Amino acid sequence: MAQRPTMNDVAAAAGVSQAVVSIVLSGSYAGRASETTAQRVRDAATDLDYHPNLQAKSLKTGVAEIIGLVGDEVATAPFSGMLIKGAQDRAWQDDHMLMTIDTGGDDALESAAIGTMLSHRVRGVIYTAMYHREVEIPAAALSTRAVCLNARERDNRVPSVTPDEVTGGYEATKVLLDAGHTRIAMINIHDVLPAARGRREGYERALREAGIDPDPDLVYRGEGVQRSGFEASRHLMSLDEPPTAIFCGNDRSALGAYQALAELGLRIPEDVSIVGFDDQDLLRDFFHPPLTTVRLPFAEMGDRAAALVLDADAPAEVHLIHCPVIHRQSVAPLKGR
Amino acid sequence: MAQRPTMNDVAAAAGVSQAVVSIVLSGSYAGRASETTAQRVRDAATDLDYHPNLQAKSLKTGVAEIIGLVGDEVATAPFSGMLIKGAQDRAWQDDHMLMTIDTGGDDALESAAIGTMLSHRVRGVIYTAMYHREVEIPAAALSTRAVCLNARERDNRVPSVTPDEVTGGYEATKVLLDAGHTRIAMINIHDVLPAARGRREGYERALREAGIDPDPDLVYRGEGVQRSGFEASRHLMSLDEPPTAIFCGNDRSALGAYQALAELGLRIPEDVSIVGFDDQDLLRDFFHPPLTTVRLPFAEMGDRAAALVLDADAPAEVHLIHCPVIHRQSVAPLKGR
DNA sequence: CGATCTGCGTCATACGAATAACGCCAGCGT
DNA sequence: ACGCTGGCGTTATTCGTATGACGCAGATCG
Repeated sequence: MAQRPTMNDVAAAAGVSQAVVSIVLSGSYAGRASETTAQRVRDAATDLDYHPNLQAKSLKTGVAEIIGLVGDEVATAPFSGMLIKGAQDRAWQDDHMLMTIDTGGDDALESAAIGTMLSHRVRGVIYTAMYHREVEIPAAALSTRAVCLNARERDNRVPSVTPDEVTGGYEATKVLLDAGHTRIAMINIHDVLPAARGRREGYERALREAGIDPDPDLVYRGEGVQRSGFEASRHLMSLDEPPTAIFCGNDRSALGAYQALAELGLRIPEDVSIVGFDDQDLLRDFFHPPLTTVRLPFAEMGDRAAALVLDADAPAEVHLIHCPVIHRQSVAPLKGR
Repeated sequence: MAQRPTMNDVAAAAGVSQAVVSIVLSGSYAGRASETTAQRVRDAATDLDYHPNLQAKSLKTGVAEIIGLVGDEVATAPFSGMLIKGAQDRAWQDDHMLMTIDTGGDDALESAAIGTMLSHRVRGVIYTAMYHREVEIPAAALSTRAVCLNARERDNRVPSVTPDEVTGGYEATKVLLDAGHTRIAMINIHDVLPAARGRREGYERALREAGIDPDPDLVYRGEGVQRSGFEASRHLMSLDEPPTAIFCGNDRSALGAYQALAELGLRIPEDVSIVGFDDQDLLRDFFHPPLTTVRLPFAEMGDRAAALVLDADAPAEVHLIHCPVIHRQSVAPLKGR
């Protein structure tokens, strides 16, 4: 673990000045060095196992090639990995590193984290929420490039990246409409969430476009957990005119719906069609038949957020990322048609 | 987004030299500055919203207060979050940052990642596998402090941190023995994995200590998925002398076992006691009754790995982290006793 | 043939913080 | 009155890299 070689060492080995080494290895200033010299320098660098000291580089240039990512529950949320991976891959492609901090929702830790990132002269900070919601971005983060991920910044002072819940809800409902269904229920999740509001808005829009007036009795306000999907389904199927299809606000609710329908002796999709939302990996095995659902595009979102950090000119608007419908086998044409 | 203030700005504002600012803010050299001056400096720093430039600091000191974490599947593995969180929290407590790279198993990317970390002059690198296995650490990583996490380095050139599978298997089996069971089956996972070997070793040791000769017929070699747990259980219960308790090599197998036993009309724990392994959060809801299992201590492992990076004197040995039994309700005393 | 240009390098300096070395002054002992 | 010590600051230098300014030889031009 000896001292790492520096440009001076490389320069000495190649018989040139440090400046040339810098010019050659950084790749800028094309043409300032002859090809033969350049090759000599590169060989020497390889020989010595030279790695540039990025501290020195960014001391000189003013910014580090690092993007910070601050999140509340990076560790615990099941999908956060994809959010991070998307951001990391984009950062990496653009020669940046990602520095992640999980604050666990602790405000003091959060501002400390942002402070540390500023100290590292990060290129910018991605401020991430682990479920789609509205956030207030810490003032400290505004002194660098900041982007909200899976969250909408209250005052639109910075760009935000969120899933396009509305279009997702719209397309999910459209799948059911296209299959001929007209009595389509929705089991929604906690309705204070932007996710819930957006998905419902899309649902209603699709119905109206199809000339169907949304029936409030068909919208159940659940909590996004399995049990509320279960209860909602029992309730919905006991209506005088029960739905023939259900759009579930998330996959967990859908799982509850599957159970309830099974207990009622109803088959999916023959008797009732189901569409979910989230496309949660870990639940996938539990759906028989496999659930048609809408995928939350976490990797794409992370990618976009990182790209926005690097593009200083991007406007401070909300960037919606499309949620594609994943067609599986829980939707069938309406019977008797 | 103006230029960030430097120590010189703070010095000017406080009417002192840059050196004093350094002395005061770094906290070292206690007593070199009077309390009044120190206070003046601190006030000025707060006023200007000064954040030290860590690039400059580590350029001077030689190392950055950063720990690198390289893993193959940071994003996709469900528990990796806790591994990372454990490492991050430890790093953070010791004033370090964690820089994470998910290589997706790509070797080229992996060495590039390590190269970048070396360029950042990280304090050390945590080399992480997303399931417990034996790895060969890239040569590049050896030029800095390296630690293996959830993996055992082949040649023991660096410290490794792994779960104590053997003791875990031992204690899991002991729970069943203590409940009076003597015919205890094991549904193991892929048996090339160190996890599988260790858990089985613990299982057999516990049996022998209790004076029971391990019966090979009671050990089913599955694949760690739900279906093999299902098939294993059906097979085991069809034996002439079926087991009264099953130790499942992981929770997913246990879930399969639950299903199989339910179909056979056997109750848990009254008819058959079950112990799992992993304590996977996301499966928890699916166990009725709740599963007694062994927890993989990911957060502790991450913590330890980070601590080992920071402790340059720690020996290059395997550090086993204890896997505690989580007592829930799938174990009952043997009937008819 | 002197002036200008071009290609290829070198020199010197700056980035921001840490720290060794030094300076100054008050207080104290003798 | 002299030297000494401690307390408190300052000055100057250093880390490794990037880059503006400059140098120099050979080619080109008027």
